[in-house]
Amino acid sequence: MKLDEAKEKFIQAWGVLGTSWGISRTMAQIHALLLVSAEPLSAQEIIDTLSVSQGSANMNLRALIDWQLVEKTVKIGERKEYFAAEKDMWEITRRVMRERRKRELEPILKMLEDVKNIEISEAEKKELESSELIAQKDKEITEFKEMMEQIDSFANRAEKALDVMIKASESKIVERFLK
Amino acid sequence: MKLDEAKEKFIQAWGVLGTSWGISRTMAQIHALLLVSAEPLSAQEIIDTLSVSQGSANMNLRALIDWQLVEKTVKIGERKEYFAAEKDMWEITRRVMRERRKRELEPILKMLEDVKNIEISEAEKKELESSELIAQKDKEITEFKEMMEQIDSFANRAEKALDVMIKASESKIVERFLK
DNA sequence: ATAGACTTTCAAATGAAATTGAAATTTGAG
DNA sequence: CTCAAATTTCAATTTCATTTGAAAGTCTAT
Repeated sequence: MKLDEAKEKFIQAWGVLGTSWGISRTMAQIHALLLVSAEPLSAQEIIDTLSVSQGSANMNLRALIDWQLVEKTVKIGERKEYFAAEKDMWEITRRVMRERRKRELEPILKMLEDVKNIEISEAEKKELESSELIAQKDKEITEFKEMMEQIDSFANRAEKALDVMIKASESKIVERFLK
Repeated sequence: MKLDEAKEKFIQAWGVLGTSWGISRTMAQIHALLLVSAEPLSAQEIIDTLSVSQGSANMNLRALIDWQLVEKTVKIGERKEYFAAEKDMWEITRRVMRERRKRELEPILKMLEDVKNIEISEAEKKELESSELIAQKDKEITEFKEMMEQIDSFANRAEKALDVMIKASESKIVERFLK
């Protein structure tokens, strides 16, 4: 296999993978292209290599910068901006983990807080009429709350565990151990 | 907040979350509905509650069963099938982890194997003409291979780590510790 | 100050993936 | 065995996130 073929293949594969990681195809492809480029690339080079529009290149580059997976650099005496990917897989993973925690775990926790405030109103009790039905409803509510409690406790533990993992992998000692 | 409101809210939220986890909205909503149902539900009940079509209910239920997040049950003397969700968050997480490892990690490893077989052919060397250019290309190839090597090593470690986590969380001792 | 190179924005187009619904098939109770 | 209920299939449709491209906005070298 030739180098360019291999790069092409890698970019395509990374693009497909990205989609199952909540990263759009183009965003992942741009990231892949920058990963296998020795030098930072200009927006135009990315546009030409991947055949995407200016708009898409711009949007996705900004998203990558937002995720801290890509950095803008400048060459002195040039107006053009160049883009380079973070190339350390541990660093990449930490940043993806951080970003996803922020986007996914935090909304769960927020929603659970809301949803745990349930009760039977007096009006409802009247509607149910029999104390047997009220007891039944109470049981349902308890079960629902237990489920929410379980998820909440789980999400909180996951959040803490992620924190520990991120912090640990940042430590020089652990890093040496892992690599 | 009333119970039904809370359930509704939970189902909606779980549906949104699902999409950022590579699970379709409806699939996640069905899963959520089953999570907060005390009793197994029939396909028809799911169709009515979530206002989805038979086809979609069927497809998504089968996907959930495939992920081992939902089980079919039968009531004796009834033709109808009933569906119940696995309700233990640890078990749910393990099954999602297994499924995603299979779908995401394994393809990376496969792709990397392919892509690591690069070389300069004699024909290419002739084209490049100067030995300086050949050396340059060699350097590029080495860098590319190093990047692939890094990802490969990382993915393999991740696979092993996942294995350990899944197996560990299955152990009764660790489970007691975590819960 | 301004020309032109580069970047950003956003409404509309696109396309991949999910959903629908009607028809075909399967199932098990009577 | 029969047949209606339940399930599955799949082509057509819809949905929704992403991409496009043209226009507007910025910047800096001269």
